[in-house]
Amino acid sequence: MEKTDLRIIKTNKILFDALLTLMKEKNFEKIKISDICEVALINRSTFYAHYEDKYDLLIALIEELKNTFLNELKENEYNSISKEYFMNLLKILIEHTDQNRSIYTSILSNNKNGLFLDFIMDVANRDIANRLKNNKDIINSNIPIDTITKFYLGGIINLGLDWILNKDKYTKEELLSYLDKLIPEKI
Amino acid sequence: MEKTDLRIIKTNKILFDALLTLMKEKNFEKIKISDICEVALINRSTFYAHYEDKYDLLIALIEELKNTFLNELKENEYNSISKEYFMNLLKILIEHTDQNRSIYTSILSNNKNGLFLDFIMDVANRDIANRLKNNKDIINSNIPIDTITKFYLGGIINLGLDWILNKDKYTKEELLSYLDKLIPEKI
DNA sequence: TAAATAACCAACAAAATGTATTTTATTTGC
DNA sequence: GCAAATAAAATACATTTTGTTGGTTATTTA
Repeated sequence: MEKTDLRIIKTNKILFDALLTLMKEKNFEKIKISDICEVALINRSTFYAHYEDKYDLLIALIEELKNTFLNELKENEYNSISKEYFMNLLKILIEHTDQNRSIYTSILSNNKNGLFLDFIMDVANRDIANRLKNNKDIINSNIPIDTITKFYLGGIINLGLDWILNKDKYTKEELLSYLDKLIPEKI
Repeated sequence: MEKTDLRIIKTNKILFDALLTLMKEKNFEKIKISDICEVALINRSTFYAHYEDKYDLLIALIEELKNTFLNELKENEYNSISKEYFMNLLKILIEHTDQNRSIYTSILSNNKNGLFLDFIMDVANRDIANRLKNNKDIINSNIPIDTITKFYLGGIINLGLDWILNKDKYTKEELLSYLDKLIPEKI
């Protein structure tokens, strides 16, 4: 893999930063490419050298967040279908979100972007649903595994969103303990 | 309340229809006001007489959907904090969604719009959360009522989304029976 | 049927996008 | 370090889209 030119990395970073800054202020819809360039202090033609439009930039930004998280996950991986494993996974996710709180706040407060929810679902389905397939309690429940996963993930994500957007409502430890109680033992 | 001019009602309706049609085809981001007018067969100046921008139109559209649903709900209302009541509420919601499937498919497939999720949450919080406040089982669980509501609502919505967007995966009766099993008795 | 008013039409200014070309500055690999 | 490569800046421009206005036509209301 060849080394990427420093200038490219740099413009990418400042474009991400600029977009995040602007999303904190206003709805994605209302952000113009020229706004982004103004904040990022780059020429507009440079923007077009990197991305087709602002949507393209947003996708790249979310993709990067996803990779960052997946890497953190890899470092902590261990195999099990127990609830203990499941809760540990959630702990890592919550920790990651907390560390990057300002970023996630920007993205979510602005429009609860569907793309972002897709990202979480994607991660979750890859790392959780697959394991549940081997869980006998779940197989015997007569409800499709996929359906069970979607149900509990929906709940988890919805609580997570609430926690991120309402900073001081409860701590991450509290969030985790609530989830522990709400998620059934058999998962 | 004075009667609204027929022409106003008409333009509103064709604007809603046009937006829904376009959202079926492409992302909201990419839709231009001139596109909407072209499909709706109205002059662009007429659009501006009604709405500030396309976002404004979307908000009005969702607001109308919400009112439609709330009216249907009113007709079926009865008071109780039992799970039976809760399931009946869900049944009405699912029925409503099924009747207006093409509309909801348009809105959701295009970008899982945050505004729309807000609408469901709004409805739910008004009609469900308030009742849960009187439920002793929940009060004794040591988890904030708000948190419990958010958790189960998240699950319900997430399954609902899946059901709407994957038309033939399962019937509404199946959806309802799955939910019945997944939602605990104490709610 | 007359008065009110919504929608149409046409024209235009301003904003924003998207592209192409040349010049300047930085990075890379030797 | 230095030369070659290349990214970013600067500039200019055509095009698209937006947003507004004033006059005309058609529909609705009462």
